[in-house]
Amino acid sequence: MAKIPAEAVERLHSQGYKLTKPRQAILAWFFAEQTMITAQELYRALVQRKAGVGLTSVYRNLEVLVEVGLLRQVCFHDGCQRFELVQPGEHQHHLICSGCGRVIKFSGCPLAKLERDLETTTGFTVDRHSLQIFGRCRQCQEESTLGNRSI
Amino acid sequence: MAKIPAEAVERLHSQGYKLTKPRQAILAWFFAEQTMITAQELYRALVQRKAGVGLTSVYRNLEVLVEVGLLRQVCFHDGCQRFELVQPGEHQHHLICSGCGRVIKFSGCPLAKLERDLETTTGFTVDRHSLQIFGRCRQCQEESTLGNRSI
DNA sequence: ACCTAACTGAAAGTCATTTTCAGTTAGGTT
DNA sequence: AACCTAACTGAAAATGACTTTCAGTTAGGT
Repeated sequence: MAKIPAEAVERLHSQGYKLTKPRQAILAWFFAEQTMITAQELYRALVQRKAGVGLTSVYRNLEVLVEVGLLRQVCFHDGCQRFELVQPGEHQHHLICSGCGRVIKFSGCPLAKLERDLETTTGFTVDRHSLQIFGRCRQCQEESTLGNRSI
Repeated sequence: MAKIPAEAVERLHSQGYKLTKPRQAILAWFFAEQTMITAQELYRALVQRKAGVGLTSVYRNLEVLVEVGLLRQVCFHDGCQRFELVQPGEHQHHLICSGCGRVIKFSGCPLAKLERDLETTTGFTVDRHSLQIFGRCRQCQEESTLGNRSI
């Protein structure tokens, strides 16, 4: 099984969580793949790798890993909840193709000023935001010209 | 039953949809309440109003109304799909309190430039985005100081 | 009044997610 | 190294949002 960065293990221990086999398998998957995945897809991927992890544990541990801040949950337009590694210090969003589902990450989020303004006008304390941009990648633009099916 | 604006009816007819009783009840709810709601909540609200609308029809018609552009579907951080009226010509986002669920709408979305940049750098055609900002309203900030429960 | 494609509700089905529960284990303590 | 126990596990059952099916019903054009 792949190595888990010491800071990640420390993060778990410091909040009273153990580094169990399922937890290890799940983290290993994210560190190896560096991409987004749903709970169901992750479960299937782990079964294929013979990681011996139950579906229940996948759900429970994704929740724990979000809680300790190692993962982030992103809600897609289709209602799917996907999970991804939180890259330390990095602030990223996604450009998603509604034709093929391809995801392009980008940084350079222009929302900081807006959030400051909202805090002063509304009295809220802002602590996070969710932004996804939807469109069609070049390939899917061509396909739809040819009259093909899409999501 | 409340009156439905003629443009809304026209919008349905022009796309081959009829103004049925369930459709009318659902639109009436949105025009009266001017707020967001989930499919389940809307069903319960309509039952309470004795609108005589089945759950199946609620789901089917929310889908139709989104398709013709009268409603918009917003995915919340908790995974809930909520629906709201599309205000003609208006571009709005939401500031959501994770303590009490209160929603504040705001306009003044600073994403147009970002989207243009993304189009040139990635070759995507951008056609919509989803943005929600989460925080705590003044009231819930006070409550959590007092050690109360929250979402 | 008639016609018919669009539509309806009830019931059954699907599928992601959560809960329950009887054991198991990580990892600190003696 | 054996021990302790709260954290954890997987299987099975339960939940709950949403979809499909189907036998009728209706809006609205002719």
